[in-house]
Amino acid sequence: MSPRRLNATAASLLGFLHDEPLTGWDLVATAQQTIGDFWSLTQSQVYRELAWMAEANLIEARERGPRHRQPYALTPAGRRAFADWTAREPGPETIRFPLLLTISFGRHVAPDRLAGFVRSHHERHATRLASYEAQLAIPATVESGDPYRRATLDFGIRYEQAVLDWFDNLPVPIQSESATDEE
Amino acid sequence: MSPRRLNATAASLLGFLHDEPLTGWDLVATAQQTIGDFWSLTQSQVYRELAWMAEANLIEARERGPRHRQPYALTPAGRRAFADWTAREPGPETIRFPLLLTISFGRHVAPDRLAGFVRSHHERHATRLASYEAQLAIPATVESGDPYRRATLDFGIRYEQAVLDWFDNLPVPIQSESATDEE
DNA sequence: TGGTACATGTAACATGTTACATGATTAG
DNA sequence: CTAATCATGTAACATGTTACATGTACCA
Repeated sequence: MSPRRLNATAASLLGFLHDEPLTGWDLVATAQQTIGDFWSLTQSQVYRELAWMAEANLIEARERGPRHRQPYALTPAGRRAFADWTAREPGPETIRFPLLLTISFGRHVAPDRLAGFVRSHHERHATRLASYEAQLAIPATVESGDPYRRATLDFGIRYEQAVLDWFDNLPVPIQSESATDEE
Repeated sequence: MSPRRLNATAASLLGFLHDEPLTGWDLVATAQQTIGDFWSLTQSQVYRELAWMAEANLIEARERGPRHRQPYALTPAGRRAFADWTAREPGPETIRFPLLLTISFGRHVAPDRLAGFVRSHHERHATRLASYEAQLAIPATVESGDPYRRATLDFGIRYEQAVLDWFDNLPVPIQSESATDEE
């Protein structure tokens, strides 16, 4: 069951365990907060990876805490596995953007419906951008916080800005609700 | 085996079949060219979806051609299923960006290694941007081609530009010490 | 006639998603 | 006491990835 290579999700969990032992629950929360915007993961996956990493001796279960909490600590082997992972060339990113798919087949979509989709996505991205900028406005995040966090946040801001600019420059048939003929 | 809902990948295949019957092989090529940059799919997935859609009567196998080619044609049910899909709100996009993960854990990564990763990604994105711009330079793509294709291409350009700008403004510990020279 | 590109398909497995079952603790 | 939240875990299934087996036709 063990002969599998460390994947990026598992590696991230090991990364978080460098600071202190954490439970699955904590790891889900931490991961979603810090890397969730460019590396989503679910609770289910986390427990699955933890089980596997424990079996592979990359992490070690500690004493259960209050609410049956199960903390895991990094082992020397886990530390090594993480270091090996950091040395691997990170692969290319993948984007899966359903709205672009719908736009691709735009000639088969009712114009006002398409415009509606664009509007709701616009709103979502504007909200996200605002939240990133708010985080950047907290001095602690920027000054004392590590520059790496700042860098990923900066990526998020540039990305959201690019998406919003794109929305705002979409041609009228896609963007606004000038209803015309249908297919 | 059939009670499953049409997913975005299958829906896209139906979309391509609106123009003419196509084989799995053709669909892979077409899809990778037109939507591959924001909706990747593999040959294996395509054949799997085709088999399922044929069983669900959304498509219909035609006579085999020369090299055992198996064309599929859209059925009325397939056309309806596709139309239903276009009416569904497209979900949020997901980005999975391994380099951001590595940067997140940057304090555990040797600086020159990190800078190397950034450099190779920079190159990859510069190449991609150039290819998008070349496509935009072909008048046929822009003038007579549909505006939807142009819109997705425009997204690609803005995205790549944002990524490159981000790279170029990364702080020194992450980016290479030397410079932000560029082509 | 032999290599290469075309073409279909399957197998095996990894990863991602959704839903649920169960129990512990806290707050009101 | 009861509802909400915390916490762990599993089950079932959908989707994505990689590798392979098989055969066809073209072209040098």
